[in-house]
Parts: sequence; C-alpha cells; structure tokens
Amino acid sequence: MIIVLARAATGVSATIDHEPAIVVADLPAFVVEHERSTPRWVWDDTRSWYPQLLAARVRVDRCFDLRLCHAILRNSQLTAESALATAAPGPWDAPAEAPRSVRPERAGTLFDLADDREPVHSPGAVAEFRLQQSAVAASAEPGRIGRLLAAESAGALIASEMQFAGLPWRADAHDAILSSLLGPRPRDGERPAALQAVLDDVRTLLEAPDLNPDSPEALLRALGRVGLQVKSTRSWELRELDHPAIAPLLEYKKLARLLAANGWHWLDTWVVDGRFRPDYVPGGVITGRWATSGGGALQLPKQVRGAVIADPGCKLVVADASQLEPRILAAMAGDRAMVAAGSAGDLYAGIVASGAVATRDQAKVGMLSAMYGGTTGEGGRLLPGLARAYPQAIGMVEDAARAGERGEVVSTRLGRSSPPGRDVGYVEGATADEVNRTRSRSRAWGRFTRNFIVQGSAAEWALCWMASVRRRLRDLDESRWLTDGPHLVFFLHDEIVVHCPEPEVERVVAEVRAAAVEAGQLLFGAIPAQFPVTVAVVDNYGQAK
DNA sequence: TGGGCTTGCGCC
DNA sequence: AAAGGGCGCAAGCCCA
Repeated sequence: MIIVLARAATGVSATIDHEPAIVVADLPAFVVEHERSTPRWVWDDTRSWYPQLLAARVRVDRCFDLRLCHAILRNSQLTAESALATAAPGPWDAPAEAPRSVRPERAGTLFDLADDREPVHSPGAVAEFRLQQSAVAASAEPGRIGRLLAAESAGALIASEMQFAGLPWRADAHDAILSSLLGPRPRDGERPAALQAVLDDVRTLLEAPDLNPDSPEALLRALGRVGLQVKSTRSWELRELDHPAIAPLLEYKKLARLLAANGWHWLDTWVVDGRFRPDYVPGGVITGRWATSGGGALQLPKQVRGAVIADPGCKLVVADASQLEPRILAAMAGDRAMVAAGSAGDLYAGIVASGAVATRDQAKVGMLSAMYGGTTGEGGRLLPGLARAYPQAIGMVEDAARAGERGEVVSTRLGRSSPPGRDVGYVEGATADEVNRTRSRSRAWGRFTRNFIVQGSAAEWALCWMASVRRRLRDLDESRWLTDGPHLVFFLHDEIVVHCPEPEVERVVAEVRAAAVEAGQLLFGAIPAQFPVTVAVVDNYGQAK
C-alpha cells in the first residue's frame, strides 16, 4: 500500500494507492490507523512531516522521501533517459526547506504542532511519485536504484528518530572534562586558567607579550622574529621546528580548539535536558554521506566523548565497520584476491600476507593513497605493488580517476552518480598557463571521482546497515515506544551507537552484526565479501576506541 | 555591524 | 614541480 501525503491550502491530503485524495483532519491518528497495514508513506520531505509524528509518539516503518529521491534520480546515470531527469529543473530540484526548528534553545517548540508559520505547500506529490516510479522501472538496473531510494528514505526516518531521541550527554561530565584540561569555567570573555598559563609561556618564550595566538598572521610574524621560518601555522608544520616555544604553542592550539569548538559555550547551546540533538542532513554530502548542521556532530572530538554516558541501567553499543572503504572497493571491483585478503578478519594483515607490501602500515597507507589519489611519499611508492596483487580493485579506482579527468560521470554501487566535471577539458588556443591550470583541475576532479565511487558506495552500505539495525531493533518488541527499547542514537559514516537497556545488550550486538551481513548482501549479492563489525559495549562513548 | 573570505583543525 | 577524498565550524581579517 502506498499513501501519498501532501499539504495544500485546505490542509493535509492523503492519496491511498490510486483512490481519490482525502482530507486528513488528525494526521497522527490517521497514520496510526493505516500504519497497521505497513504502507509506504510518500511525502515531499521527511523533516517536514516526521518530527511532528514522533512528537505524538507515532513511528512509521517505511517512507519515500520525494525530495531526496528526486535528487538521486535527477543525476543518476541509471535513469538519465527518464522523463524526470530530462525535464527542466523544477520545484523538486530546490534545496530542502529549512527544518522547522533545530536550535536547541527552541527545544520547547521543537516538536510543537502549533507552528505559527504558513504550512508548506507540497504540490504534485502524487505526480512526482509516479514520475519517480517510472524512472526506476525504466532503468537498466531497477533493483539497484530502487534499493538506493529505499535506503536513502530509511536514512531520513532514522535521522528524524535520532534527533528525536538525542544522544545522551551529561553536562556535568563534560564540564569535568573541560575543567580538568582547561581549568574551571571562567567568566565570559576570559581565558580559562590552564589555557592562559600555556599562553603566558608562549608569549614569554617568543618575547611577544601582546601576541594574539589565534591570529595566524600575527603568530607567523612572532615566529619569524625568533628565527623560525614557516609558511603556515599549522600544527603539523610547527611540530617540525626546534624551539622551546613550540611545545607550549602546540598545547595552546589544542586547548584553544577544544574551548572554541566544544567548550562551555557549545555545551550551553547544544545540550538540553541531557541530550545532544544535532540536525542530521541525509544526503547532505555530494557522495551520499550525511552532513549535520549545527553542533558539529560529525566532528565530535575524542576528548569529549566521555560525556556521552548511557542512562542508568543502559549501555552504549558502539559498532563500527572495520576497514569499510577498502572492503567496499574490493567487493565492487569483484577483486577476488582482495576479498580473500579481507576474509580472515584484518584486511590489511591479509594484504601483507599476500606479499603485496611488507607491513600492515604500508597496506593501510597504500590503500588510502589508492582511494584518495595520493601519489607522493610512501603511499605513491606502494601503489605499483598493490596494483600487481589487486589489479581489479586498483584498476577500478584508476578508471574512475581517468573518467573524472575526462569530465565523465561515475557512479556508486547502487547508482548514485557524480556531478559532471566542469572546466576539465582542453581548450583550443589556451596559453601554457591555462593548460596547466586546466590539467590541475582535471587531476583534482579525477581524485574526486576516484574517491566518489568508494566513499559513496560505503555510504550506501552504511545506510543499508543502519536501516537493517533499525528494523531489527524494532522487531525485538514492536509494542515498545522508540526510546523505551534499544534505539539508534548516533551515526558517524561507518559507525553507529545504540542506546540499549542492559539486559538486551547481547541480543542487540548480534542484531548489529547480522545487519552488517545483510547490508553486504543488499549491495553485492553473492559476492562473498566480509564486512566485519567491531563492537564495544560501554558506559560512555569515550571508552570505545 | 555584518557578510564573505581565509586559515586551521576536528571527524570519517 | 607538485600532485590525498568528503565535510562543519570558529576565529581573524577585510571591506562595504
């Protein structure tokens, strides 16, 4: 059963299968009533529908997010001939509506049904859905692209649910971490004591009593005055210098970064009632990875993860997919040797065992180089050996790079395509300088497309994994409300965190592992690629490495 | 004062 | 000669 929901001037309308649209007076009640037959709910944008349902304690099983799916179908090589992809850009190509509210200071109204803004008009949802269905049906690979749309939409549901549930965050623990590193919380505008102390050392040792260490320009000048020539003030560059001021300067940078990015101000802004609720943006990255907006949720430094503490009686099940990207590449390329190298557990150890490289570290550096397009240093030197041992895998990323350099489009396993390359082609009558710049752009785009197929396919695997985890957790006890049982609370590209009542930990760990197997099958079918998952059951996120 | 740019760094 | 992908965020800086 398909139910298309749309907002119109008259209110919410619902189109059940191909029946005439009906007006919905009480949306949560309507959804509850029909959810029993597990329809696929079709709507323009999950973020403009689902938070209100969750606030009313209503979950849905499956949805179809028209805006996210439109973006995929518009670009995919698999649907390039479709009416959808060949039509002129329209309202479905517009960027997402800003979420109703994400700032936690408005948390009181976050899920408030009485939003005073005008309801968003969502015209033509039924027509758009039909257009999308026919684009999928006419595709050369309807199974793949259809799976991608389902996974993307499931991701949208999960994003709303994770924001609703929030990541357990103990402000007192966070404050203790900050105090131990920086000193007690200072008054506004003052530097914490420990930060001020290392700054005093830096200023003394550089003989620059008024130095503003946060100004790269001023810092560069001060370093120059004591004979330290550097091109930038990046930590990795400063680390090479031999001068007594360098150690405290590096310490200052580290502490100042913590204070600015995840200090007390961040805590005040983003943690409300013991939960951190970032605004997840599914499909926010060109490769299909999620982005977040506000709070820097995907960059939570390891330093503060100790403040992510499970509620009493609960544990955090932290699971990450080991060496996901090289495994994805091996499976995608059908590289039996590399798949075999990963089958015993540690892929990099398997690569060493095959004799392609000498050490585990070389295997890692070499593979990263292959997937990112690095050519310098050790990574570049290791490539020929890897290419001999794994011609399909290395050949696949090389082909993707060459295609990108020519301005061609590349696609992920399930059919998300890269944007067309711009300004990478030879121009008649260009000067030598222009030719060089064009070549440089072309190479850069090749590095992008090289990485795109791997990063994007890994993102698809992660979506399938997470969707499977979600379904399995719900199936443990369907009568329970989302946050009363084990539920997803965090997602970080290849890692998930489940907030889990202690008695259910063992079962949840098993489901998380089983979901990883299922994700591998969804993407690669019979190819016997392994996607092992490393699981840590902890009280706080800082304990998971 | 506010917008847009650069720099630097956190995560994968 | 040099050549590592994708992000978000805060602070400094410059300019209108």
